[in-house]
Amino acid sequence: MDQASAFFKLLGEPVRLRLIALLLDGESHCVCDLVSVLGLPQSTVSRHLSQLRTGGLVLAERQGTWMHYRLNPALAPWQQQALEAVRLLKATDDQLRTDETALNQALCSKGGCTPT
Amino acid sequence: MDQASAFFKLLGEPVRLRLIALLLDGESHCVCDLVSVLGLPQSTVSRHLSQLRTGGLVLAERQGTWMHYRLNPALAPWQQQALEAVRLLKATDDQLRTDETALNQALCSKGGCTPT
DNA sequence: TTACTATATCCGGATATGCGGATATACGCA
DNA sequence: TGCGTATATCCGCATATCCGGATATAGTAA
Repeated sequence: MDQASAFFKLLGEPVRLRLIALLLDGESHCVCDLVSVLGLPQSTVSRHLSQLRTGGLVLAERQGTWMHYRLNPALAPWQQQALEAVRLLKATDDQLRTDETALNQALCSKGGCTPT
Repeated sequence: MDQASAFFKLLGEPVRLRLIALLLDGESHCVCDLVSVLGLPQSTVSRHLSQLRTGGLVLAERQGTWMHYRLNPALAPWQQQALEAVRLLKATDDQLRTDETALNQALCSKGGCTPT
C-alpha cells in the first residue's frame, strides 16, 4: 500500500510526469537530452531521475560519460496499467506533446549525445 | 499537466488511495462507513474526501444527515485508465482487500447507515 | 426552540518535498 | 597526471502536506 501510493506519488509531480512521458517510448535517453528538453537546471532533472530510479520506475545504465535512463520493463501489471494512463494523457496534453517533439528534434539534430 | 500531476498526487497518498479503492465498486458510501473501515479519525477521512472532491475524482451528495461519496463517472479516459490500475492493485494488495471485506461486513451487519 | 447525529473546517505543529546554485564524483582523453 | 564533460549530491531555504483534537455547521426529530 505505502509502496503503491509511493508509485503514484512519483507520478504526482509535474517534472517527473514529464520525464516518465518522455521515457514511454521505451528508449534510453541520457540526462543531458532530458535536461535540454525540459529546460530545467541539471540538478533538478537529475534529482527527479534519481527518485524515479529509487522507486524502481526507471533503470539507469552508464555508457561512458553518459548515464542513460529508460523505463523499467519489469513493472508490476498494475504499474504498467498506470503507465498506459500516462500514454493516453500524453496524446492530448499540450506540454507533454511539446516535450515529445522537442526530444525528437534533439535526437535528430545531433544524433543524441551518444559518442561517435 | 499540472492538473494531470494533481490527479496522480491525489492517488499518491495512502489514505486517499484506500478511499478510492473502496469507491471503485461504483456505489455511494457515507463518511461514517468509510471512517469505520479505515479506522482513522473522522476529520482525517473527511479532509481526504474533500480533497478528492475538489480534484474532481469523486462526487458528493447529501442524503439527509449523511453525505454520500461516489466515484465521478465522468472522468477523462486517461483517468479511468489510471483507476483501472488501482483496480488491478486492489486484487493483490492485502490492505486494500482487507478494507474491501471490512466495508462489505459493515454494510451487511447494519445495512449501511441509510435510515430506515 | 433544544438535543442529537453526521460531516466539514479550523488550528498549531510536525514532517516532507521541491528548488537550484555550488560542489563533488565519475569517466574519457591527452 | 591533469583537463573537460556529464552526472550526482549537498546545502539552505521556501513551501506544501499531513495529522487529529477541537470546534463549527447542517440536518433530523421531538
